[in-house]
Amino acid sequence: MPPLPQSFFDRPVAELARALLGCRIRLGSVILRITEVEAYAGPEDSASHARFGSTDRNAPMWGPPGHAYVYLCYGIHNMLNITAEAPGRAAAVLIRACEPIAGLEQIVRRRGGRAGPASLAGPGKVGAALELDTGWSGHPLYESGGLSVLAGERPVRVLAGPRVGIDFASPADQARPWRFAVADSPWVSQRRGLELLR
DNA sequence: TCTACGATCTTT
DNA sequence: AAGATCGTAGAT
Repeated sequence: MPPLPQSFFDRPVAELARALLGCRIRLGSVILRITEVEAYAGPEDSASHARFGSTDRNAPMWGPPGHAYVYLCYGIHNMLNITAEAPGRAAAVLIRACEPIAGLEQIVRRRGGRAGPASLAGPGKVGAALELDTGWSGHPLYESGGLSVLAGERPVRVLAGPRVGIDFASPADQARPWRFAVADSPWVSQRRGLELLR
């Protein structure tokens, strides 16, 4: 199955976030189904890494859509984002949780022998399952080979709610319902604050 | 250079 | 409830 075309990623970031639910991430023999995401916009979004403008770290957010933006969080966790919108407009979708489709043995090995929903619910765990590091930042996801994003089954029902871990942002941006998850999936990091999207 | 602090996870 | 752990951003 070929990766999704770059045009798939060229749309408003919250819209792309929802569209990514159900899609697949492939790296080598590991395939994951995306079950939970968060949208982060440009400088106008006080929760976004883009809030201080363009830097070496967040440069992929300003680049073309459909590229990886990987950064290290708390000195430990490699977080995977997918860039959205046209070049010049900073935006990215954080992948917060996935369901394993293939390569479960490798995932379990990387996570120290553990399996089950908890092993892929949480953005740091997604990075660990794929063995990502910041060297992947900027990588195009619409080309075969390496890290890529494939089409998948769209979820029937979607949950939405405020983003997690952004206490530093303005109240309005904290309230923005830009976190989305596949309803009825056990592969979600936190159900708290999520409500069914109409 | 120097300092403060994370879009987290695990353990207590 | 708190520690791990280190790159990045902003200040000096």
